[in-house]
Amino acid sequence: MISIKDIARQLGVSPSTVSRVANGKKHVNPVKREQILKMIAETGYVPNKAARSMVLRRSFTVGIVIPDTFNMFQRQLFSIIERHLESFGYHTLFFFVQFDGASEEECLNRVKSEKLDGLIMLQEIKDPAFYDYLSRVELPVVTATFCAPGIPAIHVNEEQAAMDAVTHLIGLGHRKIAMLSGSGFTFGRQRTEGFFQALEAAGEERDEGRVVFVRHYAAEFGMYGMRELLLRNRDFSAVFAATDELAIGAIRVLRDEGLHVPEDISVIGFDDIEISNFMIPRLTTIRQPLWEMGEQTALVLHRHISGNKGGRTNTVLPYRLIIRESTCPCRTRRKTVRMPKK
Amino acid sequence: MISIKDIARQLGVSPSTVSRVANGKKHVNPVKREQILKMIAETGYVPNKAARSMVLRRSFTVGIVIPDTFNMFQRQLFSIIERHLESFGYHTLFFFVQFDGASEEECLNRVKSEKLDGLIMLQEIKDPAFYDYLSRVELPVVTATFCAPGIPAIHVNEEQAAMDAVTHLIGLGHRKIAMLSGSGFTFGRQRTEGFFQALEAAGEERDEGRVVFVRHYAAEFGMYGMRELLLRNRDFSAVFAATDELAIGAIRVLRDEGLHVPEDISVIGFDDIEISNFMIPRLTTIRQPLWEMGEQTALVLHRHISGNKGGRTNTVLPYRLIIRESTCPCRTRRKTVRMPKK
DNA sequence: ATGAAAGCGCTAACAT
DNA sequence: ATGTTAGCGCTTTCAT
Repeated sequence: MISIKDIARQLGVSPSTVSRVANGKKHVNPVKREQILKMIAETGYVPNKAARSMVLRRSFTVGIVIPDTFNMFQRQLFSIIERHLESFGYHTLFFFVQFDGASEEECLNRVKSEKLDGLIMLQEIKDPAFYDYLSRVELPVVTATFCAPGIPAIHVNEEQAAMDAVTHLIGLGHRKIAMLSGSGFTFGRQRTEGFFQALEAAGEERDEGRVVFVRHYAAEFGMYGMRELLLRNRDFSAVFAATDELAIGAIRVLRDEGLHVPEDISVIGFDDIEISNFMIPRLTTIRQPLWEMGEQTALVLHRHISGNKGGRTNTVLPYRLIIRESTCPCRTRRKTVRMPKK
Repeated sequence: MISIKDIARQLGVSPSTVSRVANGKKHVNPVKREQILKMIAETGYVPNKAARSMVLRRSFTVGIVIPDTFNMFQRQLFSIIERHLESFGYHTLFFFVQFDGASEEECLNRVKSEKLDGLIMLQEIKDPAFYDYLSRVELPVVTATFCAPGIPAIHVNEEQAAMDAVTHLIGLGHRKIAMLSGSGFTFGRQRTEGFFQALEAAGEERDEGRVVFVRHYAAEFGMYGMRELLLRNRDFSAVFAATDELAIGAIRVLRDEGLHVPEDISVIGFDDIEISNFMIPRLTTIRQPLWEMGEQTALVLHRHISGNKGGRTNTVLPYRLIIRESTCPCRTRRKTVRMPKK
């Protein structure tokens, strides 16, 4: 492979000069600059990343910690982040992590060996050693979709958003509302909390029996959860699902049971993933500002890396209730889940 | 950051010895080995990737060329590939590329600067210079979901699969079948070709007017395409969509027009993406062996990188027709249509 | 078995 | 403005 020395030799200049040109530095004779630029173009020279990386002591890559079982929202988000990062000149490295300690430890080791320029976390890690390391080496970090102490975060007000979702249902006359939630992420807890808050604000009693927790936030688990809910009792007219995927699974089961959405049961999701607007019925949901979140995440990290320590603060982005077709006014008088219309 | 020298100094040995231990080489005193291993564990030493990379002249990373507008199948596939690659000890680098030449050229430049160990292509590139470079530097490459001359490929028999899909429709009694296809990928052409083949085999005339080509394979474009089809005429009882996402968009439009799937119009997709089994109705489709494709792609590349030049051949994996709920026997009692054989 | 020494390709002082 | 020099952290001959 052609190196900086080759260029230098061919033109009878020193490697430093070539380096200066390649990096757009000042203090180089315009004539020589042109020659060198020309030579670079001709030979197709491109700098060796590893070498630069070593001497500059940075890798030009940022890591993304992402759950092993990422849901569709996380998938879309990461994809947007990746694009922005790339536009800033960074590479991205994945760090898939599961919920167990072993996985977290392995992740930490990988992070150590990479000399990352920065780290983005889409997944919460429990191991304190992880955060210790991060702050010890002063690695720029930002979290997205959740908060961690001392680390700038990009997120929406999850609890408030969940409250709005449930309040929408309440506004439609629903009182008996069930919830499909998941475990393992803070947002699951927050959304569940918002659910209870909204209900309590409407004068309903807090009833833990109304929510079922499943292991992952995927459609398949929405099916499991919905079946469980149906098994417990059928005394509800609406369901709040902690993610759109869960909602999609839930609607699937409802339909299989001969129940219609929204006529018999209203369903509301959370995230507004791409597919939600194509479902039958189109899903009513809370939209997280996907694009903006991705952009901000990359931007805030980039600022940190570039030494702008200023913005050590959280960025709370606005969400939006998107009313589509999966929710409608409550029709039941007293007993819920009756005959489908006609 | 702690380096190999630090370890060496603390133990009064030479860096070489530490290196030998770190890399599990022979010829080192068992006692010393233990000491060194212990020290490594204690200090949390991890080798500097950039330095290794420079001296070893390889990056331990493989690139993935993927379309800028990847569809859900490609997304899932890449995710699986990434996982396998990681298990082989590689990093992955994205190379998003659009359809224009400028984008391809930029991609080539990035590829050059990375000293990649290997490259996986999920997207076709037209620029011959790209392939020239690849073969000149003897970079191990494998393509997935399409073929390129001289490069091992992992794929299904697209045309045959499309034929099977359409033949399924024909077996159900459908004769007037429309197709929703896309441009920009070979698989689009192949699936379209399979569509015509099946029709011709059933004695139907080749009618280009039956297929509409949209720009991307996403659900949104399925909507555009379906609307276009409906505008042309409504003389069809079934639709073959080149991807599940296209099918999902098509079903959406059909429903909006008051048409029922499959009662009024049967729809069949291609890929069997995750969500297809949750749609209402559940989508009949052709399943590509996602997991196996990802695994094989990573494996074949790894073998190449490891010097196993043996398998320079294509791997054709089996697909499967998955009959679900979006297709049913043709009900229109018009001219050519007969009852399906039971 | 082990250490000394020579780079890998590049950048950044430090001269000039 | 430009060249010289000294590494960055690691692996690998080549001696010993």
